[in-house]
Amino acid sequence: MPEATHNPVIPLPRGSGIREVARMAGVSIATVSRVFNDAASVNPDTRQRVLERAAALGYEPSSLGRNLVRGRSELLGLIVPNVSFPLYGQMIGGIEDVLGHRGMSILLASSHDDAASELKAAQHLLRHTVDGGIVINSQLNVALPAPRGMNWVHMSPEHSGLPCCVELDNEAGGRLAALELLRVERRHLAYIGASGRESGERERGFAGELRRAGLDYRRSQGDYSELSGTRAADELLEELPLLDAVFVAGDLMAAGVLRTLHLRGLRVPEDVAVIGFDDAALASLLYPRLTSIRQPAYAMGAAAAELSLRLIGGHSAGAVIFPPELVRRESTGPP
Amino acid sequence: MPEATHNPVIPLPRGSGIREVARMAGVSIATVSRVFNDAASVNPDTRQRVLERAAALGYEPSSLGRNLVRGRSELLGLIVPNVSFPLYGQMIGGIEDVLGHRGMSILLASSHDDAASELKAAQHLLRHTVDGGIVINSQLNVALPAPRGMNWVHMSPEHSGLPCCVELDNEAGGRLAALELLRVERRHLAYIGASGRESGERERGFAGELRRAGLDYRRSQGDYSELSGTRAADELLEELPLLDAVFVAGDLMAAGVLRTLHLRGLRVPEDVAVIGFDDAALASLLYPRLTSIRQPAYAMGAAAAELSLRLIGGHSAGAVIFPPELVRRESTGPP
DNA sequence: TTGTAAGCGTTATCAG
DNA sequence: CTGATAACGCTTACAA
Repeated sequence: MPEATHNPVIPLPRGSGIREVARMAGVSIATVSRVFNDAASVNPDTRQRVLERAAALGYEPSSLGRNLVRGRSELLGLIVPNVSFPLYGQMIGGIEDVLGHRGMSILLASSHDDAASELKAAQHLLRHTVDGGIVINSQLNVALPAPRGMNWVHMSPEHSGLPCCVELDNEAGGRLAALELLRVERRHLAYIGASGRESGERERGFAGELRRAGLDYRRSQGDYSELSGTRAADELLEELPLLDAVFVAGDLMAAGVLRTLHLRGLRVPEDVAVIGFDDAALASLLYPRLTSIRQPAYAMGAAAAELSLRLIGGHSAGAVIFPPELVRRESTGPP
Repeated sequence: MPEATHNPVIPLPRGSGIREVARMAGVSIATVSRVFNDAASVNPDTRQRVLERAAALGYEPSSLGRNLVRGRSELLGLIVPNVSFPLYGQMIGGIEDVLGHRGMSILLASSHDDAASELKAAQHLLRHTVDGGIVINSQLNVALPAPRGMNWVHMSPEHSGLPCCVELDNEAGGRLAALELLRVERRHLAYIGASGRESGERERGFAGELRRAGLDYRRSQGDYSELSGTRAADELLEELPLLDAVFVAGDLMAAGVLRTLHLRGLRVPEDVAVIGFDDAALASLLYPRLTSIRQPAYAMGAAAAELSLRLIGGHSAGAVIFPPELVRRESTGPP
């Protein structure tokens, strides 16, 4: 594993600093500082002169010095398994928008869904003295290091119950799926899940609602990949030729299910209704357009950022649980 | 527009610093510093003692102090239109992996494809004294501010010709598409483009290769959205009922084209062959699986990061142009 | 091999 | 309203 190699330390040219501006404007550095912070308590003329000189020199106060003395970095560390996963992208978008309004920025690090990398990423962020942090889908079962009273907000299904976390009510999602399939009057149902707590909770909700309706269901298991979806569907159709509805724990797997059904000449939703989970961008592009249980990723990201800001501000903050939402499309059709 | 509001500045608790470690280990702070940097020229026993005390105190050197004195931040600023766009996610992945090996991190900012936000983002990053920067799809036609000899690397089709940029050879992509459609012996071809230079270059390559084969083609225009793809396809089929091949400037639009063809009862690829562009994750999930011109986003991100590192290291660096690649799938079928 | 001390760019306190 | 000046946490000549 290639260790962080230190480039030969060629210091970058330094820009003109507060001193130079002060000298050019004929004031003390304290005054310049006040101009760029306080707003109040500085003579309009002086302020004007300072701003002019600063602009002429291309001066911008450096956060380095400021952060050093203030003991804050205005940085929020973000650990994400993999930036290219669309749902994570949406979460990051939510985080960023909230942070941007408060003048804070995101320091990004990837964990690649691996505990060791995650820990390394956390330490890296900590060295940059981030004011707070958010971890998406943490793989660690121990708490992340958090010196200086720093706080981590978790966005991971496996970590519900942690002091501060943002999560989806997966069980409610399962219930929504069941209700939709009952609405379109299906009787021979199946669930395609995956390993992990998330899938288990979705199934619990699904099963509960079916039980209330006096129905049973088959189950099969995949790994959230498209391929596993095709296989699970094949498997289910062997066991249960009358199958007329499938609830799938992820949209990618659902894409596989649609493919299998199509290849076998089964029509969706006429013969088999299908519901996915997450409502990724993909869902509305498949044929037929996929009904899905929406996970409000952007809003969840925004909530996590708010939580983190509260913690940074010294307030307390608890867990936030988001309700999922049914997005009805062609794959479950009209009743 | 909500301006960056300053939270009440409650300084975060400071962790134990280098002094405390020095005191506990009975050495000077210089020695502690050497332990965490130099490796060489420090007595093994001393080193051991220092490391022990540091670990006990949970000490990690803060980059703030180090960066201040070294004149480097080990931060690279990244301006991206929108994190949730899958292709950008892949680019970020490439950037991050290269940077991670050199101990540098990404400071993230979004431009939302808007010139004003982009400029703001750049200034924000600059205040954090980033050592270098990468801009994906810049909307600015003037150069971004770059004090202290800082450098921006561009990843934007509109900016080819800029001193440092990474881009795709779009024209070659168009040629690949034409050759593939000729390979499967199509004669009634069409191009669905969009506004912007990118699309124009793709079309130029496409047209050139067709001309060599003595063929002409129809053209229609969309905006990269799925909906515009469905419309463009409808339009083309009205004008040219014999249509047997379409090259589409983006995978999302191609998804729309597939939908239209399907709804009209046309088979892909038997009746009409379709080629998309980008090879987004979506391409292999559509039905039928979409042949596409692959844009190596991860590698392009990695290249941009390398470029930026060279510039930071004081070396020069020019443009890097990536060749696209045909990814053959079901939508163009076997010959 | 180790210590001393001078900064790095900024803010904050305290006088004036 | 403004100016000195002491931090902030760390690196790095230079001396010992």
